[in-house]
Amino acid sequence: MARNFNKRNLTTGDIAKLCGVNFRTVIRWIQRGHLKAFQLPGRGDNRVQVADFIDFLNENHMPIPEELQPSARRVLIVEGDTQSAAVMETALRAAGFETRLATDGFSAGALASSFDPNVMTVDVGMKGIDGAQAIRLMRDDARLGLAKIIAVTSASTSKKKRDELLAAGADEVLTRPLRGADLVEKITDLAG
Amino acid sequence: MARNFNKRNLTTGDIAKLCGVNFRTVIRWIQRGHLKAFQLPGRGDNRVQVADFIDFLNENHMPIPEELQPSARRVLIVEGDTQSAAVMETALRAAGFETRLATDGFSAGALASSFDPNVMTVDVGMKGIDGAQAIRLMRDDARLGLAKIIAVTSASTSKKKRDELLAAGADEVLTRPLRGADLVEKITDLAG
DNA sequence: ATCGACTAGGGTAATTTGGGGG
DNA sequence: TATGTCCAAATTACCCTAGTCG
Repeated sequence: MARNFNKRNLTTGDIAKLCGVNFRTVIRWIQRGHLKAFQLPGRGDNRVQVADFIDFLNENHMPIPEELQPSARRVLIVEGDTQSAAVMETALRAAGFETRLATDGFSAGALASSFDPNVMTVDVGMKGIDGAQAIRLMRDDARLGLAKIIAVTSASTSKKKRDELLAAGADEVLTRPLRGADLVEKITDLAG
Repeated sequence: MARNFNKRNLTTGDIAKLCGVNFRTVIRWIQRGHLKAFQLPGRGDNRVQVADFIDFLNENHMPIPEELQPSARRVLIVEGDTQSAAVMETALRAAGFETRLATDGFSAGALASSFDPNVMTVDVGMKGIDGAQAIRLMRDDARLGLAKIIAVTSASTSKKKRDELLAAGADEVLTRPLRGADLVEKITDLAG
């Protein structure tokens, strides 16, 4: 799988790989002023902000490498049970998804905004959170408009309650106990 | 356990995240004298004042992270009581602040991340949210941790509970009923 | 065909950065 | 979490050779 370049800034080596040139060439681009960079104290290692690199690519009509395109495989896990969360994260990461975990409503919102997930799973039994209400909030939040939502319920959840979740905007309702393989399958479907 | 200091000072880990380098590198910058820091008694953990960090960034022509850009006029109001919220918003807007209102934990987190407030007020009695926990989450996030935080409590709140909020990282604890003028004054102070 | 200016890439040594385990 | 230490990988400067273009 392609390497992850979702870092704050890039080294000369990173850019060399991304452009398919020798790292010395990148250093020269910087020295000639073609590529904007800043230097770390000490020896003066070069670092390039991703935005500046994109500018450079555009100015020179160079293609944007795949690795810099945002991944369409980001999953936000909102889950109160640590055990389940670990299982879910492991399974999804093994399947190539990028994941983040939120264990309360506040972090869920913060990550929904900054991580911009393609799929969210929501533990609707989590304390301090009203499942259907949370889903409605996500649906109404413009930032999350396109994310798919999977509600995760306890085994004892009634049919009526499930319909309520679907009505609130969930794309799928899963029941515990969760099996990693099922989860990966559902999410792969939803992520398209 | 709770950290009983505000993010006026940064740890090596904070700076590492802010600069996009390894935390060991930050320790070396300090040891080589590039970055000014002071040491805590005991093991000698490093702490860096925000002002010294800014100096360091300027001296080395490094970019100032978004999170540190000053523009001290955005206030996020996390408030369960609609009446109070209206009063607060009106007063603050009249005083020239830009405001956003969140009435649940999820929206609070989402706005904390996307609105990037300079000051946040938190109704710690709000249902569905653990005030002290939300404050801790803000404080522990290098990206959000520099906002000033005002906890808003009911009149009956005990001294012990208030100390807990301060320990969690609140800069100020206000007690209801709130007066608009007081709020504006406090926030103007904190926003510097 | 040769020259001159410029650019890309290789080799080496010295230094810095990053990762693992205590 | 943060630190000190050890080690491997990455990065730099310097010098060199080869290729391109007018």
